[in-house]
Amino acid sequence: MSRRRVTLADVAKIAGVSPTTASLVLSGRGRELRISQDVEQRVLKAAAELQYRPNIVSVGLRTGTTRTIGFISDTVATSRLAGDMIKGALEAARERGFMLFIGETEGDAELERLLLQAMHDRQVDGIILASMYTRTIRVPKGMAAAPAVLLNALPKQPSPLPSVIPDEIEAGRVAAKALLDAGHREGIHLIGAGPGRRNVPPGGSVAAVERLIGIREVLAEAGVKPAGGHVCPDWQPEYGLAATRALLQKERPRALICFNDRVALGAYQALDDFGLKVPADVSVVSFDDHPIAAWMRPQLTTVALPHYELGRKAVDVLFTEIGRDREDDGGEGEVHRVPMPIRVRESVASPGA
Amino acid sequence: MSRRRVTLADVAKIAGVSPTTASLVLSGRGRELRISQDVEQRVLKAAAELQYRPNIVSVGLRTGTTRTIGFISDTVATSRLAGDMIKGALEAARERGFMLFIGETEGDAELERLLLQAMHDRQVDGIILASMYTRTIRVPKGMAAAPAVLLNALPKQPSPLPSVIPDEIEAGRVAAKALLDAGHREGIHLIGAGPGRRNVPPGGSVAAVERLIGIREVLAEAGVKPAGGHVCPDWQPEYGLAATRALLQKERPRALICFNDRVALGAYQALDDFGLKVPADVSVVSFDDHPIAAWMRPQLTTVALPHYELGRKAVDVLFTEIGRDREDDGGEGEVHRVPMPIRVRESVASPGA
DNA sequence: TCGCACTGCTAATCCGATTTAGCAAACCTG
DNA sequence: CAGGTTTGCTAAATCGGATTAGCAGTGCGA
Repeated sequence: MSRRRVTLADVAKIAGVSPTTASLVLSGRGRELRISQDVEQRVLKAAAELQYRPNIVSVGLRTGTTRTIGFISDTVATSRLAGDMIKGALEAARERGFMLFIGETEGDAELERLLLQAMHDRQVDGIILASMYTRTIRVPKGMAAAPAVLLNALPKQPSPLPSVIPDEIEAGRVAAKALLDAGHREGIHLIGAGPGRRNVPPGGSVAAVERLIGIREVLAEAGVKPAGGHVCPDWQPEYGLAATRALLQKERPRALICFNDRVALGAYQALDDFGLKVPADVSVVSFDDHPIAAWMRPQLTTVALPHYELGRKAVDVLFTEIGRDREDDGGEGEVHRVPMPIRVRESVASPGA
Repeated sequence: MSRRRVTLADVAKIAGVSPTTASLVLSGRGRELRISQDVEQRVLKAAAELQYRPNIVSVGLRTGTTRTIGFISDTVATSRLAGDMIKGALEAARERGFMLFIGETEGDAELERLLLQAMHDRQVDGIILASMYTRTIRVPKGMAAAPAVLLNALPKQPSPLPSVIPDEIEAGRVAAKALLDAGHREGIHLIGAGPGRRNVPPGGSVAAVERLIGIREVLAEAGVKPAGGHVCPDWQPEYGLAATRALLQKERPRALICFNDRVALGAYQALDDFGLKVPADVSVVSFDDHPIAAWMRPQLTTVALPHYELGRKAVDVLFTEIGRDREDDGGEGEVHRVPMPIRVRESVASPGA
């Protein structure tokens, strides 16, 4: 709690030059502005000796850029899922010398407004507005003041903001393909949504709609018709359990595509209740790669939500956005889709086995 | 991306006063400096109309205070555990109008140094250095530059920094008491550490040592001797499984105190393998309240790590620290212990049942 | 009526950088 | 050798507030 920070003036004094010259040298513009080698060396040496570091607050005031970005998430920014997203963003930001402000709105629009203000008051260079599950959101007014990106969310109304979301359609394709590749052609049931395009849970979950599109597409291409589909009002274990039980009372499926891992947990239990083995009797493939997927026995094959990559990508996109508005300012609300990788574990086998 | 921010000068102009006056009024010092009611109202009105908000970067430059604190954690700041800690810190900070910078060192001392620098470059008002599991840490040099608090960590060498840690000793007492209260007196086994004071896993985990102290204290007071103890090299399910299996081959315990929930998970499996029911045959109490504790069947009674409260407390302590060093600067490295509440679920019953 | 205290406000300075405008010396050129 | 260019560097303004010093105007006592 003692020694005053070293300032540019200190460096200049030691080097025997003006602060202007020191600034020029240290910002790398010395060469272009014809500062002599000798002076340049003196300044560099002085800066190194004093361990000079520019005060970013000061730079921020003068230049308006604080090398800082704000990360606001709607709900618990700090669940395991969100954590990985933040981690990705954190690392991508750090690689560019940026720091992250974190904020949580808890779904409260007023809080969201306050956080946006607080961040703008601190002159952030850009803002990432994240949702914990993929969905459409109303873009708050305060967003226009700085470059911004929607993460895991699409704008409800048309907006110039770019979005970064998981590629759920491709995920649907991958899940379906995993079963086809294992040799499944019949008795493929959907748990959580489907079989029709419009059989999705209420609430406008993007995941339901898009996963279904991908699944249907691949099955259709292979000439396979899903044997059935079961919408769950919410993707929780108890609904997965109930839906699968109901199914098992009528027929014996060969494979289940569960719409997320919690539903799959319920399905596992139902299968167990009916004495069916995974994957020998019934293959199961799912989505999300929730931590429980690796805890389940047999371990669940699932198409992962790439939270870490989503976070990284959001920062990447934000930087192009920051770069952009110095030149033209024509954002077009592009949507960036991040691939969802499948985690092959133990829950899929060929139907013959 | 358009309208310039409203500045104090704008407000002053509209109100027809000097920026000085406007500043005085808005910082609440108008009264004491004899600004007339009339002028005060004009300034307030103008500020409200223009929706004026002070630029914190500017204030930071002049006053040195940025209403910002840095939160650095050693490992994955973004695991579920860390998440709650951050959430607690976030909310406590927000309540005072502060924002949080987040940083992750991943155990890398060099990265830690860089993060500290980056935060000091941004003039944070204070720093929270957090560990993901309770342990002693070497306090980095860069800490002296601003008020700081250790969270979930104790300084390895004597240090003036205050610490905030969970009250593991009391947790040990509470766990033991839970069994005593249920009527257990015999066949109480410790899985993970013990029974002797020095039977702890390598690595210097604070939790092992302190939980053991609390457990032994309460049992001793009740005149009860633990029937046995089993050190696990690491508190993972497989070791809990192995230790419990080994135990069951020799004798039949009536109650287990597992040193964390993952160990308990392994113990559950071993008990199941031997056909023993929880809690009818064997009661189990554990520590951490890891998310799996609520997933396990029967649900696990466990003494919770209060991550959220730890985060809040760290911010509280940091603020007294920030307040302190304006006056005297005598920090004394106090240790603040946060209570660990027991989550009573289904895994403890009376031995008679 | 002069001098002093008080009231009510403002000019000027500062924080630590960046950036613009410009100056003195050396160097050409005709 | 006067006049223009180039070289190499610096003074001063700026960002948006907080803070210090101080300045008019009024009231009042002597």
